Amino acid sequence: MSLNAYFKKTKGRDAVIKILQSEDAPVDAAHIYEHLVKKHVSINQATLYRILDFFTDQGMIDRFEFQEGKQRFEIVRGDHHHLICEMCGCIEDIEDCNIKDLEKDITKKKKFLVKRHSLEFYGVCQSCQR
Amino acid sequence: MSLNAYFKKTKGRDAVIKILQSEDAPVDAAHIYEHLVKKHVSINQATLYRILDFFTDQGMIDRFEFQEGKQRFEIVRGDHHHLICEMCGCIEDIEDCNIKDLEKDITKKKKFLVKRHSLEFYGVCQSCQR
DNA sequence: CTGAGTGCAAAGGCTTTGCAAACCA
DNA sequence: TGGTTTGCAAAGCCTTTGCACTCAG
Repeated sequence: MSLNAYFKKTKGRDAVIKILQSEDAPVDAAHIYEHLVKKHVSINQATLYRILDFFTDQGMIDRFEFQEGKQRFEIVRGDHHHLICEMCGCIEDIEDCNIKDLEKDITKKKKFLVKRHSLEFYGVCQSCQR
Repeated sequence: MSLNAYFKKTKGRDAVIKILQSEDAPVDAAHIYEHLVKKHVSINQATLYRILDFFTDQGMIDRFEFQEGKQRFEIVRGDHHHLICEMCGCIEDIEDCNIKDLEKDITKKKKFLVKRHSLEFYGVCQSCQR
């Protein structure tokens, strides 16, 4: 791997990135796999995980864990957070939370160098409230 | 189980709660298990998980997942968050973050009823910075 | 051509389950 | 006693690994 993050194009990688680009919330490996099958892109499960690792290392996708015992992946977007419904399990992105100030505070007070943060709100989504 | 959260006392439950009370950051099941062995409290691994489920349901302990592929448990404390070092994996509690306002905003704007939130900061702890 | 990427099959880590035995109130 | 809790062993789920084969560049 050269320094400028050059990498080989393969049908698997192409398809996975396209799927992730079409999603607007983090999805799990099984979800991606189903989409691959629908698109008639046959790749092995192990390969899928390797592709996901690869893009995560490249900084192209983010990896999350929402207390479900599995990982979720999302194309890297700006600073944003998630709303997770405890009734139906749906997950929604939410933008523009100002946590940066908090990070600065922490670095100052705790001498902990904050690289990134993860903020999730658990509750009940609009349709489950009815 | 009656309504007032009454429950039976057993040596396993006692020991698990005591261990969690002595910790100041979330620990995983294996960590608790080791402590049980040290204390010569022999309980089965399956039982440990059942005890942890039980106390979580009772609202006495919190369950977290910090992108490690496993759960962590902590005695319920007030609103607080976590600093997770990506170098050594150490986890520290941090108090007094004012996310409540954000929650109100979300409920208003998104019609999402926020029950709780989870906020973790990933970075480098003080000793790993040296 | 040649290293990077893949498929296959198997194992791995963590957690859960079924069922019978043991236990607390 | 009677329902709760436990132990044991096995399975479950998600993910990772080793190795040989294939492919992109």
